[in-house]
Amino acid sequence: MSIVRLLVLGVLELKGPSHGYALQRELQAWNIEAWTKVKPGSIYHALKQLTKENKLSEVGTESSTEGPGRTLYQLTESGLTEFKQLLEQSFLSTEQAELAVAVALMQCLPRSRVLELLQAQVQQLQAYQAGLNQLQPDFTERDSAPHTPDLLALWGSHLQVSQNWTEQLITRIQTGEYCFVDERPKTST
Amino acid sequence: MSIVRLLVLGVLELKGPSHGYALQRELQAWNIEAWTKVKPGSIYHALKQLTKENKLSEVGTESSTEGPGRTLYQLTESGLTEFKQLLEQSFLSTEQAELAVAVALMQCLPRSRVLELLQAQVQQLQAYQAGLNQLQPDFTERDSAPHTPDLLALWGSHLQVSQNWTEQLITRIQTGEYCFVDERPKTST
DNA sequence: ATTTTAGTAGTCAAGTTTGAATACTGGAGC
DNA sequence: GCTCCAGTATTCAAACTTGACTACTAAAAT
Repeated sequence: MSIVRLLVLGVLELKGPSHGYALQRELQAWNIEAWTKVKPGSIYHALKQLTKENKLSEVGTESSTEGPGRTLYQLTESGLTEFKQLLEQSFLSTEQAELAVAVALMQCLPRSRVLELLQAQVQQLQAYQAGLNQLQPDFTERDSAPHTPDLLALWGSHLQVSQNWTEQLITRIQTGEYCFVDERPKTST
Repeated sequence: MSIVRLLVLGVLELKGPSHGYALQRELQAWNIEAWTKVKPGSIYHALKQLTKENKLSEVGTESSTEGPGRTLYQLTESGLTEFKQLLEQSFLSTEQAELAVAVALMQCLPRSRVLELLQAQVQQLQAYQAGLNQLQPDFTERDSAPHTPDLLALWGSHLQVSQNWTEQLITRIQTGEYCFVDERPKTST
């Protein structure tokens, strides 16, 4: 499940029709390179591929005042469905980067759904850590596999960090912080 | 820099000539899936690619008593050079998985070199964290980028965990734990 | 006796990532 | 006026990953 796919769909959902370079800029502004690498080529590939699958449609090739012409893309109906699916999946991913991206885009789901997904993620993290602890005894001899107890300890610490952070995030969401898609449907007047 | 390349070269260095499936089994025994995913296809691709680059050579197709025939591969001179280079690089990588693999294979370098590389890694981690802290002020408003302060905090914690673990590893190496390639050159009698 | 299942060993097409290259514009320096 | 540089916007080949599939053997289940 390519993380770039999710990011491209997510930015298009948040920002509306955009071209490849605009997506790059936006993701740079999010400081995305801190937790995952996103090269220009991957973005353009995702745009082409998603278009081929009718998840996106081209909206003309506007020529701006500066630089060469650029192609705008926008989400289609099925693209929006795909986005929601990928986003839900990412909340349950065991990969740090995917969870981070899911949280970055969480405003696209209703508050209650995000809470459910994050709670499920915490449970997964706990199960995963329990699994690691079960594994430790098998590796107490430092023979066959290289340094596995030390590496398992490192991995366990990372999981613990993720769990603590996610639990704190859940608390903040429960106490009304952040803004979600289903809230304030009528902002005017 | 594919992590699979490094793993394939590393296992061949540690275990001598092996076939694809043996590499899979070995990595499974290391519990590699805990911190990175390695699919069979990637291993076979790496074997083919490295052979094309003369980093490996095929050593006949032995047909074992059980199952179909299998192709043995062994490291060449230039493959060993490649391995050492990739290994040194990985010690300095900003990616968790790469650092973990580097440590798993650290016995292939001399103790003093491993210490140098790990100390450099710690300095990098410190610099990286300093960079993150500088970034925080720019994002105190929750407008443009989604939830960046929270995500930066998560990332920072992960970096801190890595740093602590690496520092403890350095201490253990300094106090004589683990065994390295340059030690006990004469083990017999 | 025969079907199922589990383990061994590997291939392949489709999708994805990477790094380098291209092409065009506007402004800074000479 | 001309060259060089930085920013804008994208393409492409080569390498890599993924998931599903093939094929063969041995032992367990029916």
